[in-house]
Amino acid sequence: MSSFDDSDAFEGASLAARAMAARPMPYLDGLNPEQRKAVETLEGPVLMLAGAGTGKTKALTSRIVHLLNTGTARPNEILAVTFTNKAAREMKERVGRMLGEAVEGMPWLGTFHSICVKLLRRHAELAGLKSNFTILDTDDQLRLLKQLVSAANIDDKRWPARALASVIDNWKNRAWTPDNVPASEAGAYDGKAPALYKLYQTRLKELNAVDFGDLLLHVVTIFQTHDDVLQQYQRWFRYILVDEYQDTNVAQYLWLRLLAGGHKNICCVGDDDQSIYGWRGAEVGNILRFEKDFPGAHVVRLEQNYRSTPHILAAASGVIAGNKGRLGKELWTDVEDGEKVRLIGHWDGEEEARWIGEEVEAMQRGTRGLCAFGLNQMAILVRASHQMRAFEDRFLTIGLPYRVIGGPRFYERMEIRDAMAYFRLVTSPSDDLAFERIVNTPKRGLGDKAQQKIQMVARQNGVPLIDGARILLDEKGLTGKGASELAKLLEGLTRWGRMTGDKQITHMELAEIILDESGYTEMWQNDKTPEAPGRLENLKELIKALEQFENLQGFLEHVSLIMDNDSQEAGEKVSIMTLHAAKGLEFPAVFLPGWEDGLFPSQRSMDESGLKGVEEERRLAYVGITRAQEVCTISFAGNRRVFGQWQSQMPSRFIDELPEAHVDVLTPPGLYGGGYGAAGMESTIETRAAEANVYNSPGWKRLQSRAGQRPVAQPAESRHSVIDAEAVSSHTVGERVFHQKFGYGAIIGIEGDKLEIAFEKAGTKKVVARFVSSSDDIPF
DNA sequence: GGGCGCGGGCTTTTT
DNA sequence: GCCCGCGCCC
Repeated sequence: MSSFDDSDAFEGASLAARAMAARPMPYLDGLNPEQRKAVETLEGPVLMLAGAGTGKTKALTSRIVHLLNTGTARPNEILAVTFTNKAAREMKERVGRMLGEAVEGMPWLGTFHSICVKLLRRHAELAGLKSNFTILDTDDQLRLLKQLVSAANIDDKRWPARALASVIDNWKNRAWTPDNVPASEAGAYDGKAPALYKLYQTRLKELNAVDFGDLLLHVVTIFQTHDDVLQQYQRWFRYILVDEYQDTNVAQYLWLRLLAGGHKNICCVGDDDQSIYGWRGAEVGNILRFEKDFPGAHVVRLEQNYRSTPHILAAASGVIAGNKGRLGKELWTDVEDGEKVRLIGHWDGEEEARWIGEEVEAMQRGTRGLCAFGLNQMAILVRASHQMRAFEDRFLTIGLPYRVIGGPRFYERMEIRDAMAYFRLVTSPSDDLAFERIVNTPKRGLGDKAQQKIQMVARQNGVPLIDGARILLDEKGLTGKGASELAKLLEGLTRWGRMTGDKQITHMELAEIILDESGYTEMWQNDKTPEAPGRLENLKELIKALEQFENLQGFLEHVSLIMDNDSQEAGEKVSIMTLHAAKGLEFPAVFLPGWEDGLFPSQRSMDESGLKGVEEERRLAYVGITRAQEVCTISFAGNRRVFGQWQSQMPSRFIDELPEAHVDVLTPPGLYGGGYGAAGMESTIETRAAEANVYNSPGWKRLQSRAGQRPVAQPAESRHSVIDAEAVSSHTVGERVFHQKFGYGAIIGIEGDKLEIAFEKAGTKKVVARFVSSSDDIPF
C-alpha cells in the first residue's frame, strides 16, 4: 500500500483553510433562498437540481467556499469532480477569486479522468501497471484493436475495429471487466468481442498503457477489491461535490458511491433535462434515483432563471414537457417580456446560411429594431458538425468573422501526435505504438514489408519493436536506404534519450532537437500544401506548452488529459459550435438552424435508441433554446444536401412542440410568388438535382424505407403546430404541382401542411406545402 | 516503397 | 462531398 505522506497533492493546503476559519461570509448575501440552502446544507447527501441559467456554478463554488470558510473542511479534503477541464478550471478560478489571495489551490478539484489518473498512478501496481503508464487516445486505441482484429483473422470489412472499440468502450463505461461481461451482452461483434476485449486488456498491460475507459475502470476495480485503499480515500475525501451529475455513467456512479459510502457527504448538481451524453454511456437514471441511493437526501431545486426572457423560457419548457420521467422543474424569471422565439423556414440549407449571415449583420448594425449585438454575443448552434460547413462557406464569402468552437483539438492534430510519439519514444523506448507511428514519418523507405520484418523479429525475441529493429539491422535483415535510415533513427533515439539526463539542455531545447534531427520539421517545411505552415505553427506552440512542465516525461504524463482547444483568439467573431459544445454557455442571440426530422432529431439517435433517443434529442433542443438570453431564432430548410445529394426535408417534430403563443413565425424571403425564379436560381438547383443520380443512391433508398416505417408521433389534433396554423394548405388532391428539385407531380394526399406527391420522375414523396407551387404559377 | 486514382461508406455528439 | 483504404503502376 502506498503512503500518502509523500504526496505533494495532500500537503500545504491546510494552512489556508485554518487561516480562513470563521471569516465573514459575504458570499451568502448574493444567493437566493434555494441557492443558500444548497450552500449551507453541508452534511449528508444533497441533490441540487439546477435548471439552465439558475446560478448552478455560483451555488457550487459558494458551497466549496463555505466548506472552507467555516473550517468544516480543508482544501485537500474536498473532492470536486467535473466533466471538462474547462469547468474545472472555471471552478478553481471562481473559488480562488471568492477566497482572495490565500488559497493554495484544491488538489482534488478536477475531471473524473484527471483525478483517476492521479489515483491510478499511486496504485498502478494493483492494476498490473507501472506508475508511468501511458494513456492512449482513440487513435492509438484503434490501431491496437486493428492489429488484434486482423491477427484473429476477422474480416474487418464486416467487423470494423471501430465497432469493436465502441463495444469495449460501452462495457468499460458500465464498469465491466472482461470477466464480468454478462452472457446476454457477449453476442456483440459476432460473439468474438469478449475474447478480443480480454486480449486487448492483456496487450494494454504489456504496453503499460491504459485507454480513457480504463482510468475509471481500473480505479473502481481497485476500490472494489482493496478495501484498505478504499477506506483511506473515504477518510481523505470528507466532502464530495459532483458537477453535471446527469452525465455520469455507471463506472463514474460506482466510483462516487464507493467513495461516498462512509460519510455520505456528497452533493450532486445536475439537471435531468440537460442530460445529453447518453450515447457515451451517461445514465440519466443516476440522477433520477439519487434519493433512493442516498436515503434522506436533501433535494434543492434551483428554478429561478437569471438568463433568458420569459418567451424563451416558455418555449424551452414547452418542448421539454414532451419528455416522460422527468424530475420536474419549471423555470421562471422576474424579467419582463422580451422577444418571442423566432421561427423561419428556408428553401434549402444554403439559403438558410445566407439568411442567417444577413441576420447576423443586421443585428450587428442594430438595424433590426433591437439594440445592436456584437459578434461575440451571437452564436450558431448546430446538431452535427457537418452542418457548420455551410455557415463557414457563406461567412467566408461575405467576410463575416467567425470562430468554430470544438473542432479538432490541439492534441489530436496529426503533427502534434507525431511529435508526441517521438517524445514518448525518447522517454520510454518500449512504447511500440509510438514506434509504429513515427518509424516511417517522415518517409524513410520503411514501408509495410520492412515494418513486418521488425514486428516479426521483435515477437520472436520477445522484445519491444525498437529492439527488434536493432536486432534486424545487426542480422543484416534489411538493406539499402531503409537500413541506413533505420540505423540513423535508432542512433538518434539513443542519443536523444541520453540527452534527457543532460542538465545543460532544457527539455524545450531537447524537443526542438528531436524534431529537427529526426527530419520531422523538415518534412513539413518541404510540404507545399496549404496546411503545412499551420502545422509548423502548431509545433512551435507545442514546444511553448512544454515550458510549464519540468521535463518531457512530466509533460507526457499530463498532456493526454488536457485535450482542450481553448485558444480563444481575441476579436469580435460570431461563434459556430455544436449543441453539445454549447452546454454551459450563454449568448444574447442564438441561432438554431437545421431543425428537420432526421437531422434534429437525428435519425441515427432514433434508430439506435428509439424513444429514449428522441427524448435525448429533445433535451438537446432544450439545451439549445436555453442558451439564448434575448433572441432565439430557430430555422429549418426544405431541402438539404445529405452525403452530397439533395434531399427533401421535413420540419422537426420539435417545431410542432413549440408553444405557439411564444413563437413569432417570420416570412422567409422569396418563398411565395416565385421569388426564386426571379432570382434566376432555379436552373442551378435543377441542374444539380438532375446531375446527381439521387434516386439510386443508397442514402436515398435508406431514407425512403425509413420514412415508411416511422410512426406518427402524436395524433394531429393534440398538437398546435405553428406551421399548421400558418399554412393551412390551399392545395387539393389531384392538383398538379411543381417542385424545384423533383419537377412536376400530382398531389395524392394532404396531411396538414405536408403533401404527398407522386412526382413524374422522382417517385412519391412527402413535401412541405410551401415548397411546391401550383403548376400554372411557374414563372417560366 | 510510394503516389495516384477509384470506390465505398459515411456524419451525431467527446473525456 | 469527403475521407479512407485498396489496388495498380512507376
